[in-house]
Amino acid sequence: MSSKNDSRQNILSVATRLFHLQGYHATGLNQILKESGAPKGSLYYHFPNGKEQLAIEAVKRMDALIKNDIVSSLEKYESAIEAIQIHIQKIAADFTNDEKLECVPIGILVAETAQISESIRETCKAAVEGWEELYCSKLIGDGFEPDLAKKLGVTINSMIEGAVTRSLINKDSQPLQQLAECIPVLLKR
Amino acid sequence: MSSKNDSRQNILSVATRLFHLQGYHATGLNQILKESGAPKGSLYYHFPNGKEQLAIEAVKRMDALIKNDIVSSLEKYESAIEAIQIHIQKIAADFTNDEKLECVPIGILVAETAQISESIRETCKAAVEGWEELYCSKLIGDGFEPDLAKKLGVTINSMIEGAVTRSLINKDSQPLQQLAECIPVLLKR
DNA sequence: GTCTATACTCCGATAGAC
DNA sequence: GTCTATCGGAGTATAGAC
Repeated sequence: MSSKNDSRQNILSVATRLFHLQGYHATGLNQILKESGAPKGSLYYHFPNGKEQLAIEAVKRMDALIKNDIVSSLEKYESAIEAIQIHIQKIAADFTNDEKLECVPIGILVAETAQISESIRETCKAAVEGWEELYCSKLIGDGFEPDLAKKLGVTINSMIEGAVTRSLINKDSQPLQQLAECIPVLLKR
Repeated sequence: MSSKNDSRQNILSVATRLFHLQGYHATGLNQILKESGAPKGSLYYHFPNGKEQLAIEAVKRMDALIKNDIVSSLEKYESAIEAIQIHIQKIAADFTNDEKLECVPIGILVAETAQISESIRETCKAAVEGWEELYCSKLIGDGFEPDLAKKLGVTINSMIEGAVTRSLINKDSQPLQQLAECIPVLLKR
């Protein structure tokens, strides 16, 4: 049972990193197998539904890690503006670190697979909605109107996703840093 | 010469639409060929560098169309806030229209191909920087500080890209609409 | 439960007839 | 210039030995 879990976890861990770095279609099962050292039969034993199941479980894994990051950033500062700004700066700092996951992969994965897998899309939707809820709650706790806070929660998440993608285009975290600098202007009342 | 152009343009037009809808890896040359009615040899005659060249020219095509949309939206209103808000509402309205292109595909294409093609990345970078410049100029023309306007130009573009991706996750333009509603709050001075 | 060998499809790309 | 036939390899998935 422990070896079963080890093997499974190992495959999933490698798959999560590769889907995040390269996207869904660019990541082949053979590459996952090669990097994890597992044989092909093992992958299909642990993930009978193949690549799609692997992607879904990878998204859930990313969700847990990212949610954790958001919570830990937001609880560090009372002011919502300050907390969100620091959160984005942290993402910028982690930008070049392959071990850290940020919210891009989710959007990219959906864009890539929207036409072939409803279940991947739904898994991603649930994850993203959870993050938005966290931003929303923080804003409400800091005195924002609930209605506006809800829209802003969605928008803040979009901003971050867009800025990470934009940083990817530049191969540089500057767009993320610029977003962080804009936050006090954007959210001031 | 006219037939040469027709065939070339036809292939490029189909490729542009498919790359936009499905991304780079999900779009096969065979699908492009099938939908355009052209034979494979014809594709390699017009685009000797194959898929990569096709993607680069498709991005340039998207760039021209999108730039045109941005200019035409922004020149309709004197107020930068109003103009940008209307622009985003237009993107939301076009969201379900396959014939209209918005800025998502650029970010997705880069994310998908970042590790395999520097030239696709550079082409996308040039395109996005042009759009940001348009937003920036509009803001400066409306009295924003040049330094802030530059950061906001980048950020506005990221917001839109993120919101289109988010709308893709929802299969619904609501996130884009919510972004549009937030614009007056976000950009007010 | 673990692993190997292999099936089958589709990919991007090329060669060469016309 | 246009089109067909085909290559070599990579893709996902499966069958079955151990």
